[in-house]
Amino acid sequence: MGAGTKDQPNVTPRRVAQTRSRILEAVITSLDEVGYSECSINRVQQLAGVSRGALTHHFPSKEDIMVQTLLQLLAPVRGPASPTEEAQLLQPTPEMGTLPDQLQHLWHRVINTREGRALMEILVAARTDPALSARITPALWAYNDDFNRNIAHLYQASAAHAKEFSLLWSICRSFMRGLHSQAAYERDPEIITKMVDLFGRIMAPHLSPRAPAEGPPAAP
Amino acid sequence: MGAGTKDQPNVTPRRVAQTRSRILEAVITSLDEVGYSECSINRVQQLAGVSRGALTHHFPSKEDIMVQTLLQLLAPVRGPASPTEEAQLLQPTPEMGTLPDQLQHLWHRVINTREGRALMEILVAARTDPALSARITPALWAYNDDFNRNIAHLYQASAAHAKEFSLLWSICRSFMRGLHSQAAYERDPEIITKMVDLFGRIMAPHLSPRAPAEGPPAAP
DNA sequence: TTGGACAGACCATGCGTTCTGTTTTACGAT
DNA sequence: ATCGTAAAACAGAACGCATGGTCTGTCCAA
Repeated sequence: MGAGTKDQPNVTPRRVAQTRSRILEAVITSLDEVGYSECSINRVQQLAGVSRGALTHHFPSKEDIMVQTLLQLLAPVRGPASPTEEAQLLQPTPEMGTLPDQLQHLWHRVINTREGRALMEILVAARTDPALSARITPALWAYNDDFNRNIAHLYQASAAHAKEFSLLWSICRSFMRGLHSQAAYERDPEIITKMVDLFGRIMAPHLSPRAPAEGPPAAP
Repeated sequence: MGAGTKDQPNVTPRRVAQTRSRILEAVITSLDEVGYSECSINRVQQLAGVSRGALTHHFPSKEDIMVQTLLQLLAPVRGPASPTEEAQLLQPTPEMGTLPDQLQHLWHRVINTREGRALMEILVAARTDPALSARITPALWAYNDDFNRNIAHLYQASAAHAKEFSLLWSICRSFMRGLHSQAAYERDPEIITKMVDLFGRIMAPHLSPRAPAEGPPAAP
């Protein structure tokens, strides 16, 4: 497993990052599978396979755990810090497809995933937790700004709603978020897909994809 | 069931109903203000001003509390059992107004209320609680059916989406649900109102109000 | 006298936090 | 190169406390 034969200056940072990552992954899995109220420190520790000391060393309080988890969940969509993952999420497939296709992609690959559901658990929990809310609000604002800026490279509003572009995408995201609590109780899972499709067709006239000029988002 | 002629034979049933109501109200308030994970039995008991014995007598387990609270929250929108409250919720004001107005009404008076937020807390919590989920799913299905049936008296889909009427309203409800987790973190609260308005204007061409013929919903 | 409505004490369990150790790494002085 | 030492990384026990559930007891109407 030894990485560098000559120098391994990052063997410890790597190990540290791995421990942190294992913990955060366990938090995400727990949030998704048992929800916020059952996402206890004991459960996370056991699932991550780390000791209590390691956990409290990296995250002194439960609030820290949730804040850092949220930051990790928000990171892929944020700025071009990690172009690889961003490409998977917002930079759509080579053929961009219509808006309904794009929304289906967003729902199945981004929103309705372990990470997406975990994010929702934190958002809902933070609504009634002032301390947590205060700590995550700046990150959420920055996330919104980044999302709007990135998505503006790919879509544009119709002439009728020129100045309401970000509002249109906020509506899309709200719809997707609400789908979370709907999907769990729908008789026929196919209905969710149909809802996304119909919603996409309704929104399509107001939100058209940009001509695929060469990409300014990738370069810098 | 009429009141007693002389004495008060229903003084006890009234007292019982009052105790139950005080408990459920306390649950709703707690869910709204501190969320599901902090909605403990002790808190509810203290807020309702009842003893522990009374609480466990009416609701043997915490799961029972949540199930009964959900049923209470769903009751007003369901069948014509209580036409008074239904009138406030779905039977819009004498002048029905446009769809954006109707959605604003729904958001401000139904969804974004103590009861609406409490309902969301239960829905989110039940997603990861199989026992709770199993007990509330039938009620949620019936609620959906009742809602669709009642709203069909007031609106109709455009010709293009004739058979997708209930799907259209499901989209509306999903959007509203998602607004919950958006409203808590929006910089400018006015944006929520703008989102509802724009969404209403986008949906309006596909969901037109029916001509106000005399009402079949009132008479059974 | 019975059973429903309520009152309040009691209990085992799991919670989040804090604390004291032990191992590993980093790094400047030698 | 080697050593010494401080800090980081990790391990695990212990603590105080709130939780949900249970259990016995009291009141009152039927």
